[in-house]
Amino acid sequence: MAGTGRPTVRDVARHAGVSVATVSRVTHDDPVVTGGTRDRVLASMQALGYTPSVLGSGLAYQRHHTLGVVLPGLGGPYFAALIQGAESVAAEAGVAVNVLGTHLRHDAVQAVHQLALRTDGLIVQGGTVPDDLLGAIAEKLPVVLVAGEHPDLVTVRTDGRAAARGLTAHLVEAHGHRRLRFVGATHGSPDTTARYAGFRDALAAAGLAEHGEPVRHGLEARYGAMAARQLHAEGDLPDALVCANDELAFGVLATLPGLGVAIPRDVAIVGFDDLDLAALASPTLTTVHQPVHDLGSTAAELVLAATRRSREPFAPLPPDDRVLPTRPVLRESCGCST
Amino acid sequence: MAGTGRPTVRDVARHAGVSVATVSRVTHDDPVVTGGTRDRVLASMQALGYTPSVLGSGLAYQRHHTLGVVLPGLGGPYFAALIQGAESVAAEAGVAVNVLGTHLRHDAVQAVHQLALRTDGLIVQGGTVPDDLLGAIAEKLPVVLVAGEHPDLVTVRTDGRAAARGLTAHLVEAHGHRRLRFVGATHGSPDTTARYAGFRDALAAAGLAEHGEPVRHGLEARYGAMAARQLHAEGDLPDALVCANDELAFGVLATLPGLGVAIPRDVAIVGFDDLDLAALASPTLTTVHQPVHDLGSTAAELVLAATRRSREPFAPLPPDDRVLPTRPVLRESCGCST
DNA sequence: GTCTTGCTTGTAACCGGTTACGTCTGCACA
DNA sequence: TGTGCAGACGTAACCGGTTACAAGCAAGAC
Repeated sequence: MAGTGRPTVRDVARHAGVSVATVSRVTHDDPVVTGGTRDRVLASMQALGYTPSVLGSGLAYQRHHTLGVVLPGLGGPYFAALIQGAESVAAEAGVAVNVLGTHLRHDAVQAVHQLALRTDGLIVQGGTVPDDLLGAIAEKLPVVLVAGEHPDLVTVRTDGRAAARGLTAHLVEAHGHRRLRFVGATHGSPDTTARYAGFRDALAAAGLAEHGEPVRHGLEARYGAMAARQLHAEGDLPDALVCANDELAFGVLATLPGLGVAIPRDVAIVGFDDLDLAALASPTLTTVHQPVHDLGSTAAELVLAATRRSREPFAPLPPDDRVLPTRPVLRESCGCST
Repeated sequence: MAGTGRPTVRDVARHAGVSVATVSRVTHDDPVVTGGTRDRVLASMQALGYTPSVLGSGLAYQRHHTLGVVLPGLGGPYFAALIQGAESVAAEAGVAVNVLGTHLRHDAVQAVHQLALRTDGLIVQGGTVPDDLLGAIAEKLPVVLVAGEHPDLVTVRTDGRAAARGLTAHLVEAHGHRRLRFVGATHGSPDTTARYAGFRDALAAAGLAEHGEPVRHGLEARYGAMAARQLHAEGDLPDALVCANDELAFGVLATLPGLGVAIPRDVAIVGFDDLDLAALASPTLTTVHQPVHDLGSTAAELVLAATRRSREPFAPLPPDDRVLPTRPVLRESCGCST
């Protein structure tokens, strides 16, 4: 009985005078269904307004048609681009994307477990999930780690260390800066940890010492503003600030000039990520271009490819490490082309 | 048989020597199950590592245990706060949140339809979904509109028009500004449309005309930077800029000083939303505090309450309009307490 | 005319929970 | 001892698709 709800396969089958198997075959474009029958079924679907139930097919296929993405937070253009990259691939495959921001949750570990129960695969940003939990989950379903390193997993990342080394060297060699300071968390996020390491590499190579401990607050714009205020209050401004990401750099850019510090005249600034705003702020921001969108889409492709595999007992993905290229973008904030 | 996959109710039932019904009752804390049996079942669950399948219970309950959120984009702290608000309520109810950014998708309408098929209810940001589509979806499942108006739906919003009127009046009355210009899209987003209307209200009340057309680019930080560059290039700076939101204001703040324009000395700036960064940037940003988190949590509560209702044929939610309070926050960027 | 062969279509079991209804047990009471 | 009743638990149907296998049928080979 069509009852009160949506039509089901059986309704369509009855209406078209065929069996449910045939209806199912038509929805899957199975070529064995002959022209006449096929048209009749399609007409019935149209007439009844039939759409396959996600719930029903999910059970039958043992698949959620959902991809999980675990990020520290939801704010910020970096994550927006990452999600967009993942979603563009997922949409293609008729898969929904479920995002989890762990920093928003007091019960992050529980939340990740929950997410794992309702998705077919996970994309995890480095630093959001403890390694052991990550390993345990990877036993059960495909996991790809983004912007992080792990010997037993599939990882998609950039070589942040080398890029940061190069950019820092530019400040030293091209602009003669000798007192450099790092802004941004240096642990927790493998991504920024690598950048900090590259920063130190370059200083060591030039025989310089850090001009003070890294200014550690967080990785969002507002922490850049806090860092700027702290530096200004301390009174001992370095020649250049190397920010862990562009967001922090923007926070600095929206604060220091208001406090009477000119950029790059009094202090040079560089960021990391090359967000859209980097080319528009004033001064324009020197940074490292990262293929964030591609990071997301590549990760999604790897996960989805794995979910498509046979229905046999799940086997963890063989480890793999994909390193996507970066490119330094020299603009005004470091002192170039002012 | 236990086969290769996860244990099912039948596995637990066999292991505990009871029926599947009893197992199901135990997972639901049904008090009719007696102590001894109950303990035995719990022990078996523990022993087998049983977790109910989301797929199976979803089918039986006809529920996805998922809440959909439709936003224009994913970037930006405003949406992050909104999602966080919704997620905090959803997590409580064991419901996942599925976010869709329509501006990222060329096939937004299709995507919304898809989302509606896999969620139990929808939270929709005003301006993202055409009114007729919204109405059609509301016939099928609970929908709450956030930051928008609609006579037939449940809406959760703030009175942006009144707030913008008040803030604009402050610029005119307290600081004597007479040449004011609006920055931000004035259509598409009902939210910013209302703010623009309030801006005009205040000017009209003061007998002033707008100092030029609104600078329309978009609603993200980078468009604020573009607006700043455009204004600077035009050379005819107004006394004050009223930005449609804080993000735009930050874009301006990260650009104008670098171009030699002091804030608020040369031009005053106000925003809207009171993001975290507003109190930290320099100058600190005068804005309107909005309970964005509450907007999200309230919307989620309304949707979830509706999904919990009987399994009888779905009836659209009765229209309702919830207006949450706002509060002006006067800081340095308008010229106050400099 | 019978037997293959090959193609289209149908039957029914299954995915993993949920739950209406029925059964069984034990106890109180007549 | 028989009857009624309530509480604890089991049976089996169902949610809406999918699919292995079987069945039906027509055309071609002999």
